Amino acid sequence: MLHMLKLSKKAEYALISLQHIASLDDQAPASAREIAEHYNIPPDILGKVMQALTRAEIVESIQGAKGGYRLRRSLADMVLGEVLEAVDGPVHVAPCTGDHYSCDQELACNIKQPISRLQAHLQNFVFSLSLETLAQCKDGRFHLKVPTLSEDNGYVLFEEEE
Amino acid sequence: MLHMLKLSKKAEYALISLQHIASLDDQAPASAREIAEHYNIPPDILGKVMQALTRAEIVESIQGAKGGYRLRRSLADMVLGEVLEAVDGPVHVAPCTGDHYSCDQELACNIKQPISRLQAHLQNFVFSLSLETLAQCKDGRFHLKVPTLSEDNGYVLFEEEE
DNA sequence: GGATATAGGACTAAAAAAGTCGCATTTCGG
DNA sequence: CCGAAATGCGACTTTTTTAGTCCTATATCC
Repeated sequence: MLHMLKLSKKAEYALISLQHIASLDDQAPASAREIAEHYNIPPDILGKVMQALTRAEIVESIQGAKGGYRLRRSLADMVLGEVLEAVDGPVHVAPCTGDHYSCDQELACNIKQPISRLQAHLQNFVFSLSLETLAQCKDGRFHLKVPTLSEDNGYVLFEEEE
Repeated sequence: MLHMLKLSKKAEYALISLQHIASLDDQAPASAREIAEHYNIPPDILGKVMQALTRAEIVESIQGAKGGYRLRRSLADMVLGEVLEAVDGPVHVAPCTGDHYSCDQELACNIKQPISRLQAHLQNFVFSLSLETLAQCKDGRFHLKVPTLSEDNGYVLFEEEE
């Protein structure tokens, strides 16, 4: 399986949990343990994932007995990118698209700029896609709109206006 | 660095090599050794990468002394997805989007369909993007066209026609 | 005060990616 | 024909990353 485009387990757990919490009409917060049991997720790991989501201000945590997690915003106001960054760190296609990079190909590299554009495109994608939109895919009749801008249905370039 | 969206070294090497070969006006094939030296890539690894590209019928190999590799098609007729698959195997967002999967969350999973759609979208992307289009990003004035279909510049859903 | 939570550091285990080695085969050129 | 230079490829090791475990501290409810 190709690792580019692959979700980490932590990312999966985060998406499952957020979806789960959103589906509760409950006022009571959902505990990591109850989510972990429901979806057969290792409880310790899920704890860490929820803590990461808390630090990223995606959920709020209530400590102590009867504690747990609540969403801080609706799924419509959460984008895939922030969830991925919260649990796995910054999103980069290649090290050279980050700030402090070093790469053996750096000097002669002939693909740096294209890679940067790819990075920008994918970053734009994950930071534009709300979890609500993503969740609506579930009934199978909806698709993510794909840009079909040229006749052959491929991606195209456009020139920047100056 | 987030691994979703991250290119493997092998994928980078493949893209560098294809770009390099395409830039030669030479009739003579380019050897793995000379590419490896030019871009500071471990020669053994590059050999494997080129062999994978050969098996995928993206390049043709010429054996023996003065041998090497030539493109079988122009960059315009090569898409990112086939290069990624050639060197890293099938592209999947999560195991459950493949044929033979097993996952501990399978029974209760609440994100399977959304993940499948995400998979389909990204797969469509990488299999629509030609290396030529990607390469044209290099002068910094061109961008990959991003679908801006709703006012807030986000991705949207559309309903399937039946 | 005890049960049940979150918070989080330190650690181990497992899996995947990256790189190395060795050898067979092909072909060019002297 | 022989040697140099190339691809082809299996087996292996190393390194890095991901995944998971363990332990302890702290907060809150009853």
